[in-house]
Amino acid sequence: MSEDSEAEHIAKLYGDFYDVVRRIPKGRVLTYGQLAELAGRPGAARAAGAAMRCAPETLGLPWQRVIGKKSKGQGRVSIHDPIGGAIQRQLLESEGVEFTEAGGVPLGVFGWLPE
DNA sequence: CAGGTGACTCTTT
DNA sequence: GAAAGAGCCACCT
Repeated sequence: MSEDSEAEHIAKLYGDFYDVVRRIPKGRVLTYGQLAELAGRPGAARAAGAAMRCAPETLGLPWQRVIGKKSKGQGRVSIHDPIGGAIQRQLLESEGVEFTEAGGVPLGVFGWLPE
């Protein structure tokens, strides 16, 4: 059967993005722009967002480690859905990621810089 | 091929 | 700091 046919289709389209997300260490975060760049698609931050949005949970992807860039090396949960956003924040806090009072994440501390 | 959409990002008001 | 505009890429119809 092919109940995962759709998931396979998506994994095929955004495989490059998912491969990078898998390498994000626990307690670290990455911006969509950085994800796109590391995935070999510089400037495709929007596509990276689409990849996270369609990411099948069956892949066990740490999508919560991908956030949006706010300003001055600060990240911020960019999920439109308030429920999903709260879940992402909770997941990140569980990994040791701290949020500022303004709801931002200091990328200089929790941002992942691949060698 | 053209138009619409989006978990983006930057600049300007 | 919020809101609006513009630029960007990838996917779908």
